[in-house]
Amino acid sequence: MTSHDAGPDAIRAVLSGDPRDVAPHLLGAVLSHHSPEGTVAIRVTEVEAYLGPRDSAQPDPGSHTYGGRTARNAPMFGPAGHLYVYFTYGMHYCSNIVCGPDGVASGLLLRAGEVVAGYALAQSRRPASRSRTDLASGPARLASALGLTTADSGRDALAEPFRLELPSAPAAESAVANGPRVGVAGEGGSDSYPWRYWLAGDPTVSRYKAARSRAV
DNA sequence: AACAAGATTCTCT
DNA sequence: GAGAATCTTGTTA
Repeated sequence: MTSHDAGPDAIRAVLSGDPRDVAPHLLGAVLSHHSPEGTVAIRVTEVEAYLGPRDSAQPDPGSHTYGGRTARNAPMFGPAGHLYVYFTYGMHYCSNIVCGPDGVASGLLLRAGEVVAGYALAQSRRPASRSRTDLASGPARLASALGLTTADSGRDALAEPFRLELPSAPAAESAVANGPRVGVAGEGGSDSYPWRYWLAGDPTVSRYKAARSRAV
């Protein structure tokens, strides 16, 4: 079976698992967004897993869902394959692919990728980008390159105007590196969850930056 | 009703 | 390597 032939149902079934298991299936996947301006497609090279609320089977202090369901994070509780997009720092959008069965909050933050189609459009959306590898080498950069905003939160990534193609086989274990999640406070030092996954050696992977402990 | 912090990026040193 | 820009969200009063 090839990813080209895998329909939405098959893809959604894969995404309905634990995000830590889904990660190797999403690394190398291509997410496309079709808009009036054109189409941009990004090959995912880095993700981070986020789990559920304090009182769930998989509590995750670093997740937006830790405090329970809210209007903002509601998509994370929904069916797999939908987008959860949030606005942060007053200027950036970040996007997740929702994972797990309907009703269970979990997802994978799209942290970085390689633009594989719509390069000119992506560049126009990110004028500050100086190189092709910088276009989507960060969660907010990736969302910007794809043209995602909170208006897209909750939408199905497996239906128009989106498209998601998984690799024909999950990334080999030897090709996937993992480490602590980026910018997540409250899971300091040795307690950090190594739930950031990336394709080892890929030039588009974001540069690691430790969480800022506290403003001076 | 008001406040502190944030799953970041960019620019300058 | 450090600081600014900017505003939504969730928490506290």
